Amino acid sequence: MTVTARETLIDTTQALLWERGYAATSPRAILDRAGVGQGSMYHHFAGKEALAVAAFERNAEVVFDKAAVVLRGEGTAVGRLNAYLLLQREVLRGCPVGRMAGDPEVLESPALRAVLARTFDRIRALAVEVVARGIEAGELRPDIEAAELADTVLAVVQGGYVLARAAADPVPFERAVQGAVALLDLQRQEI
Amino acid sequence: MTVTARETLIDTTQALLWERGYAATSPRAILDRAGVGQGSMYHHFAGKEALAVAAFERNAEVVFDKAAVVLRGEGTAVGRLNAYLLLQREVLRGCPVGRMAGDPEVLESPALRAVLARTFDRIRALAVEVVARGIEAGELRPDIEAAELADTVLAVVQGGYVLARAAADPVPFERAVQGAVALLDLQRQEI
DNA sequence: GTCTATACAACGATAGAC
DNA sequence: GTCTATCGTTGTATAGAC
Repeated sequence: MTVTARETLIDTTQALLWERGYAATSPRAILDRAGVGQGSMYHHFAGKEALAVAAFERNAEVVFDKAAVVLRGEGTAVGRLNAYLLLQREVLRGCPVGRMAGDPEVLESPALRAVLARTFDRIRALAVEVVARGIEAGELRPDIEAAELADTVLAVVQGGYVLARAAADPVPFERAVQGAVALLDLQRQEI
Repeated sequence: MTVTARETLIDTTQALLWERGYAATSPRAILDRAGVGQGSMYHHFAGKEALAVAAFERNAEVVFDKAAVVLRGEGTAVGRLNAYLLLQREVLRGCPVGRMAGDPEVLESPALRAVLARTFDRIRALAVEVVARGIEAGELRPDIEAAELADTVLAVVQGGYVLARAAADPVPFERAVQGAVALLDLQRQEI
């Protein structure tokens, strides 16, 4: 076979973790969709949790990379934060990383928890850097904590997902993001 | 008995929905904690879902009422939005309403979904009213959409929960809220 | 490495005695 | 109204053939 069963299992689990979260994703569901026998899964992975960790790490890497492209990109601090806020997202599918924070079984699994916490830490670090540089450069008003503004931006995105999924409508997400863009605009000062 | 089994079941389910969400809350867990037999539950409710709807409605009412007190309260628009942002919350327990939006089984249940969507709609309506009045009164800059700013504020709170739970630390929530307060301050204009 | 067959517990729901 | 006993299904994991 061109693609190994191991890879197929991880790919399938990535999709199911995104769609359904961890607790609601059964090995049975993974195997059925992957078209792979149960033995293969337990040959390659210790169990559901180990497979989920491998898949979640890949989902997290994709999310981080997309954030990194815009947050490390060219432009002003506000321009980069806006680019992050306005990234194209499949709003109603939810954030593949953020959605895991609502799953009690994820929080109870040290391995899954670690991926979750680390991913937000890494994105936050990028955002803090953007804000701190913006303040240094005199682009942003110095009367705000870089870490606070960074977390506000991250929270708007994550909360936007929550509001949109609750409403089964992407509009609340878009409004939340547009409101944040408008607020950030006032945070700028003449250079 | 002073308290009926029906009430005990709803109380217990309220707590478990908040702690674990819907999918991860089994009838067995409810009955064990409530100290009630299985027959009582199926006598008073059609099943797990019907009991969860009754319990979720109560949790939602509590959340709405707390928001309504500050959003309908005295003070300026920014003062009321700040009061909402700074409401005392059990951050690591999560929002009893917002946490349900991450549960796939909740989104698949029309009855539970309806409670979820309606609760955010009601809180949003209060926040929009606050912002719209603030703009009318000349307290807030007129160059922002009321609905956008309202959803931004709601999203900061909901996203703050996500960040805090992911980190197992309330600090990201507090930072996100403080950043939002700082941003709102710039939205004010002299009256 | 991959498969099928099976084990055993927990799930949500029902039956029927009291 | 409340209880215990039981049902059928699904969950995760293991056994063992190929």
